[in-house]
Amino acid sequence: MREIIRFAWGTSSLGDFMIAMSKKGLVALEFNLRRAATEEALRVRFTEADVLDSQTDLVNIVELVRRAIEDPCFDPDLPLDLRGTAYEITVWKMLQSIPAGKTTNYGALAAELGTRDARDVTEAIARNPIAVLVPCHRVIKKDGSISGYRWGVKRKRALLALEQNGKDFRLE
DNA sequence: GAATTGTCACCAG
DNA sequence: CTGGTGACAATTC
Repeated sequence: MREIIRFAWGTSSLGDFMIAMSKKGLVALEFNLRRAATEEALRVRFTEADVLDSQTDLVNIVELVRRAIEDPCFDPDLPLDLRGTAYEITVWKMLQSIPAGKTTNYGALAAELGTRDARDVTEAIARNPIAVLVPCHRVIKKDGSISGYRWGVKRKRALLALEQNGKDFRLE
């Protein structure tokens, strides 16, 4: 029985994005300018599945995701269908527990995992298929600089600025 | 900023 | 087991 993957496009202040869902939950959230290439990547990633354009079926999800991108405090509460090695999934779950407006660094995450090398953490984060909802943008280097981001360093800066100028966090 | 080097857990084969 | 591989980190210019 072939699996069904449905996808749809949305727009945000950070650019167009594509979401993809399996039966279980979100499998991808990608920013990309070139839609054809992104859709192709999805088909390659799920060669065993039927990949369908379901723009109309997913409008509600698209809207939830769009709000989550625009407003870091908004929790779309969507199920995520994480696919990866056990290690990657562990890392992604840790990322999700980072509060909005806060940042950490690769070394700290590594320490929490009980490993010594920051780079394995980095690699797992880099494989994160779901932008923003798995907040890989909240992880920066130890000296505070931004090194890389799968969807562009510019986008990472924008996200961080958005969260840190954050509307409703005052306190302190 | 950019280049340079040490280092090591992870994963695929 | 072996080897390639880094969205690192610390150092240097």
